[in-house]
Amino acid sequence: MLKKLDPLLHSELRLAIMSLLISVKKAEFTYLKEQTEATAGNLSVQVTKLENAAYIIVEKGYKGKMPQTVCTITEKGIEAFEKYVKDLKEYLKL
Amino acid sequence: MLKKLDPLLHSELRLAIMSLLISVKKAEFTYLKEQTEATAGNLSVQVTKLENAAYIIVEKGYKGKMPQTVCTITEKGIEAFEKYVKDLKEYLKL
DNA sequence: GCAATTTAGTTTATATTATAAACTAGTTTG
DNA sequence: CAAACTAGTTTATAATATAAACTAAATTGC
Repeated sequence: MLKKLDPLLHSELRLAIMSLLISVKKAEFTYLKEQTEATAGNLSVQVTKLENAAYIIVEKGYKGKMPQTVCTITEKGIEAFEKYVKDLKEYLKL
Repeated sequence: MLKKLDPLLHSELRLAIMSLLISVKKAEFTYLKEQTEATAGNLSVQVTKLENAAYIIVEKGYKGKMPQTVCTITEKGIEAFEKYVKDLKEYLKL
């Protein structure tokens, strides 16, 4: 009856990350940390999970001399997010 | 920035239970089990959590000679569900 | 110029949560 | 009356989320 919700997206922090990336497409790790108010450790773990699912691409570089991690949403990530929203609407009767 | 999602509702099975009860107000345990396709054990645990939060009322009686558990959504449960939907819309940009 | 603090993360350990398996108690059926 | 089924609950395990501890380099204050 009800569609199975993508467990990778049905997590508060990962959903917040993906939601931000749906808007901005690309964001720094530090920006995501500020916006989500998550701890760096938690964010790091969840970003890695999204990366492993190929929902986002994670690039490590430098901003001046400081390390900088940039996350970019992929086409697969966008599709997964859209499907999640669609599935969730069934639950919420939206 | 983003509102904290009610962790009691941000669970696939509990959300399904509440979604069903939003529609029908009152339902038998067995009906919920059929509709959600959950195992009885899992359903029992999640129903109890919703009951402890006073989101639903659980009444145990008999249907003929067989035990029958009936779940009814409370006003508090309805409000919590509506708030959850509202909060979630922020995440999903709905 | 070097100790203390800050930035930007990762790794690992712990707490929480979800799920399934095992169990109880009574019922129906061949 | 034994076997299988119904309607659940309790308990054990697996999965997940979160925080604490750590690494490594940069910046700041004295």
